[in-house]
Amino acid sequence: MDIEKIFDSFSKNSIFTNKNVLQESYTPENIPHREEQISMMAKILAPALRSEKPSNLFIYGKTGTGKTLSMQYIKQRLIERALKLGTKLSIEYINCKLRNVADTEYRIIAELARKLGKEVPATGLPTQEVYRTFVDILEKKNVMLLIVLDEIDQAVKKIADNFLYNLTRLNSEIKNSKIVLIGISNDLTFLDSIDPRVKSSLSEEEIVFPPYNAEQLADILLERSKKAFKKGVICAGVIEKCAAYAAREHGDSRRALDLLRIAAELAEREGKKKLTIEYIDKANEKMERDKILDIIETQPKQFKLVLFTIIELSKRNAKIFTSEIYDFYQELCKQEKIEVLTQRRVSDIIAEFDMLGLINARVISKGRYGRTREIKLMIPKGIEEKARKFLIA
DNA sequence: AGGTATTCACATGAAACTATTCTCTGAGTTAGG
DNA sequence: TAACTCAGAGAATAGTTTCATGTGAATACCTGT
Repeated sequence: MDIEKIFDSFSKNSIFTNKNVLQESYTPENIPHREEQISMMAKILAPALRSEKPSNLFIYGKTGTGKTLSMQYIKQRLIERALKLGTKLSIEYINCKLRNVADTEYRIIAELARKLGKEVPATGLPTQEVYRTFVDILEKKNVMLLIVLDEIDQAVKKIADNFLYNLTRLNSEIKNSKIVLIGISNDLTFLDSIDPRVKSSLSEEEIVFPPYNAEQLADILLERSKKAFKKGVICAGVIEKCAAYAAREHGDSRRALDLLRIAAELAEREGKKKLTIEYIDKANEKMERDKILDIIETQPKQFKLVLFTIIELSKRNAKIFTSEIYDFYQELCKQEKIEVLTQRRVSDIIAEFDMLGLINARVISKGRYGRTREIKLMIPKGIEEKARKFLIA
């Protein structure tokens, strides 16, 4: 076994020329089928280049419809132009979903302050204090600040919407700088659920990103694959199949790209020189499997216990109820000498599994015999055993 | 038979609590002048 | 006297518990035939 040989044959056989092109982090220089949205954004934000405050902007569309990518693209271009013109413009991108980074009011403001060059401790200070430092910086900097809040719905769900209100109100407290909010959300109903006052100020302008259809996805894939693969690697129909798969899942381009990349990785690992259609199916399965196992593996201990319970009980019955789970779970805890959580909490845990798609739960009424959740396990049979092992470990 | 009132067994919501991590402040301590 | 140490107060946060309220439909209970 000669390591060098492995490396040699690896670089010789590679079917990729540049795999990064298929990765999520890659920013292509043109974004197909989003011309309309991008020029809209440009029109709305252009006043910033003349130091006039643009309207706040709200962008929404499902996952993988190019929202974030388009935003990054515009950001890039705006900054380039601002540099040329000598306008003081700063665009900060914040992903509100990142746990332990920007998922609370305190952390978002702290993160902003940090990006503007002022370290803020992660904890210990009153939130108001952090607001003050943030405002101070802005007063000193005299800058037009565009704040991009990605996955803003997540933040509001967790924090309550007066946070957005605070943010929009900051403008009246600051003399030297201007703040523009750009919210990105993939929950289409998000706007309906927030305070009307906030709503009207946040969404002065709105842009919708519709899902891609299969044709458009194919275009995207084709364009990227030209750069990602060696010539002639891709067999006929591969791109189309990828696009079709992803289009079925509400036109998610990220998924389409992942699918293509993983399929190619599988083919490469098997020493193939061509990417044939079968690999798409394999990749699809693999992604599904990996996703589930990954979720399971990273669950906290109590969650694992509950999930284990569900798997065990599902062997007997296809459909199970909350009470059964709680009984079994209690026993399990006693056996393992682990503290027992309340039913209330377990109920929430079950709801979270539902969100993650590991189970399918719906509330039913059994009439005189109360109301409960009817729960079905959604983990494919094939990996059930594997999942169990993760849980026990 | 048909209609309505009950009732169950949880769901769902809100608030309060706990433990942990971290800052800030000021009192007490130390070492050097 | 300036620098240092260290305990205590106060915050933010995640993960819970406690308390309170909500709820869909199978049954129990009427009511009048």
